[in-house]
Amino acid sequence: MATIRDVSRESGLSIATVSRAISNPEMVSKQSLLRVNKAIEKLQYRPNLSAQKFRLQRTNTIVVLVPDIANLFFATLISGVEDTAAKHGYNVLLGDTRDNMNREEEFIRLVETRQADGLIQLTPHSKNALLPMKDVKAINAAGCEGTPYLSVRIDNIDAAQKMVQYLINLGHKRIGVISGLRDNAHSKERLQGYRQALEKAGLSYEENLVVEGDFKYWSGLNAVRHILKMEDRPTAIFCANDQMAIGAMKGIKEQGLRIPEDISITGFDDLDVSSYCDPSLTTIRQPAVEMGEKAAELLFRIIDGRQPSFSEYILPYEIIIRDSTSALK
Amino acid sequence: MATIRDVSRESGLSIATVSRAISNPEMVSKQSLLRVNKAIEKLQYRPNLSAQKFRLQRTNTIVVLVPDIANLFFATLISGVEDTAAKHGYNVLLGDTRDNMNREEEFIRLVETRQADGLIQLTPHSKNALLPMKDVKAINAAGCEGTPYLSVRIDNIDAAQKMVQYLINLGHKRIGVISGLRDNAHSKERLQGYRQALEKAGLSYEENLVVEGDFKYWSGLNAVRHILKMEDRPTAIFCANDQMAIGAMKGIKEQGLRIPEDISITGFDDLDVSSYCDPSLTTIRQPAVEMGEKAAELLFRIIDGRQPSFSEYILPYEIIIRDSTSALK
DNA sequence: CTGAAAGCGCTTACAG
DNA sequence: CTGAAAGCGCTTACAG
Repeated sequence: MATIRDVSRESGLSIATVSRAISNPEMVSKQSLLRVNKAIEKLQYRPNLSAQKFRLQRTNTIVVLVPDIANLFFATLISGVEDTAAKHGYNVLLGDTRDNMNREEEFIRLVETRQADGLIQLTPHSKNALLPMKDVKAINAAGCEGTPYLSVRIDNIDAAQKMVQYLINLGHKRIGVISGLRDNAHSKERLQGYRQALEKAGLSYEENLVVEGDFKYWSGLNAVRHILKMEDRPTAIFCANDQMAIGAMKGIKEQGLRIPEDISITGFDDLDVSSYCDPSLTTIRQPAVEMGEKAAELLFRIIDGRQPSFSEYILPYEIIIRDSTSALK
Repeated sequence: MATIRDVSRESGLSIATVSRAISNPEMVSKQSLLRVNKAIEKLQYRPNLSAQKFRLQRTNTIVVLVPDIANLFFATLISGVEDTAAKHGYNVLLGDTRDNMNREEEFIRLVETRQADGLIQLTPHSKNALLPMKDVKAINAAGCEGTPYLSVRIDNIDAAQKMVQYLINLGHKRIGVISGLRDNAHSKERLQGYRQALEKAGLSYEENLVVEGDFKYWSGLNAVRHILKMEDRPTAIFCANDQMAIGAMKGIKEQGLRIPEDISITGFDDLDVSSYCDPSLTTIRQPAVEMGEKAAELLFRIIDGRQPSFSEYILPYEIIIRDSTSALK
C-alpha cells in the first residue's frame, strides 16, 4: 500500500507539502496541488487514517452501549445516533452488552484506551453502574431520573402516570401491571407512575397485581397467563413496554378473551409493529430517533470541550390511543 | 494521561521492558513484572491502543454494513456477529447504510484507510455494488446466489419454492405475492422460487398477482389493500418477509376477513414477533444468529490470511408452520 | 532477562 | 509557499 512517502517521491515534493495538499489545500500552490493529486491518483494512495488518528489523538469514533440490540426501540434510537454521527464525521461502534457488566467494561475501556472519543449509554443508570468515570465522556440516553451524568430522556414516571390515569378515566379500577425486571430503573419509574395514578384516584395499590417480566415478548405472554388466573381479574393491564404488551395480547386471545372488550392493554415505546398488531396498541411514544440525535449532538459537544447548557434534557412523550383500550362496561 | 514512558520512569525500567511486561509477561523477570505492575497501578496507566494498533498495523475492528438496522432480522444477525467478534477480540463498527451508496462507500473506506480490518455486507449483491474490491476483505451474509465474493446464506429460491409448494398442497391455486423492491436480489430469488413452485404444479404465473413492497410493515398493509380489491382475489399470499406479512395481516383483518379461513398468509425470516402476532405467522426461519457467527468467523479467518474451504456457505432454513395458513375450503 | 534504537505514517511549529 | 525535523505512543529485532 502506498504511503505519504511514496506520494512525496512520485510528486517530487516533500512529505509536508503532500500532507498539506491533502488536509489544507489552500496552503499549497496550485501547481503543487496538481502534482500531488496526480501522484495520488497514480499510486491509488489512501491516507492511513489509523496513523492520522493516532497522530491527532482523536479517533472520530463513539461507542453506543446497548443492552439489547434486538429490541427495536434501541435499534431505532441508534439509527438517530448514526445519522448525527455521520453528519459530524464520526463512526459508531456498537457495544451490545446484553446487560453483562464484563462486556460493558470492555467497551468502556475502548474510550479509556483512546480507541473511541466518548460513549452513549442506553442502559438506565443503577447503583452498581460503571459510569460515570472520569476521563470517559459519556451521555445517558433513554434513561431515568437521577442519572449522575449528562442525560437525554423522557419523564417516565409522568408518562406512566398519564397512561394509568387514562385507564382510570375509562372506568378501570383493577389495573394489572406487567413490569420489567424489578431492579431495572425503567421498571421502577413506570411502576411509580402507576402507583401515583392510583393514589390520585383514591385506588389502593395491590402488590399481587404486579407481575415481573423482562421486557421481551415471551415474558409478556408468561406474565399474562398468571394474571388471567387471578380470581378477581383486572380489567386492564399496563405493560412496561410494547414487546411485553404484544406478548400479553397473545396470551389474552389464547384464553378466548377479547381486547379491549374484556380486557384493555397498554404498552410503552411505540414500536413500528405496535400499530400493526391486532388490535393496534395504545401506548406511549418515546421519541427514539430524536433521543439518539440529541444524545449524539451532546456527546460531540462535550468531546469538543464545550459544556452543554443543561445536565438533563427531557424530551416530550406522547400518549398514542389506538384500539387495545376501551371504557369499562 | 500516563504513557508507557511514565511507567518506565516510575518503575526504573526501560520502555521496552515495560512493553514486554504488558504484552509478553513471560519474557520478563518476576521482579521486573512486579515493579511494572506497581507503577501501572500507581499511575493508572492504560496503554493507548490507538498507538498500538497503528504500530501493529492491525485494528481489531470490523465493519458491518446493514441496509436497515431497524429490521429485526438484521439486528438479530448482528448480535451473532457481535458475539463472535467479542470472542476473537474484535470490535464491530456499525454501518447503517439505508441503502445509500454514498454511505456505503464511506464505510468501505474505513477498511481501505486501515481503520478496520474487514467487513460484513448484509445487503445482497447487485450489479452496481461497490464490493468486491481488492484490498478489502469482505464477507456477504444473508445474501443471494452469484455473490462474487465469500458468502454465507440460505437457499432463498428453494425456501420460497417449498413454502409456495406447501400452499399449493393445501389446495391454493391463486396465490398472491407481496414482493420486496423489484431490483433487490432477495425479491428476485423469492419470486423465482414462487414461479418454480407454480410451474411444477402446472399453475400459470399471473404478473398482476405480484405486488411490490419495500420489506417494511406499511408496504405490506398497502400492498394487501391492492390485492384485496382484485376481482378474482387470491386465497393465499406469499410475502417476501415477515414485516410485510404482519402489515398485510392488518389489512386483511381491516376488511373483516379472517386469517386463515378466508385467506392464508406466509412470511419469510421468522422474527421474534412473528409467533406473537395474531394469528401466529407461518414463515421460513433463517438462522440469523448462526449466519452472523459464521460470517464473522470466516472474516476473521481471511483477515488472518487463511483461506476458507468454500466460497459459499449455505445454511439450512426451516419452514415454520403456524396459524396463518390452512387448507382451502 | 534487559535496553538503546529504529520505525510504523502521519502532522505541524519553525525557519526560510 | 515549501522543507527538514521532531514527535505522537507504542513494538521488536538486535546486541549484550
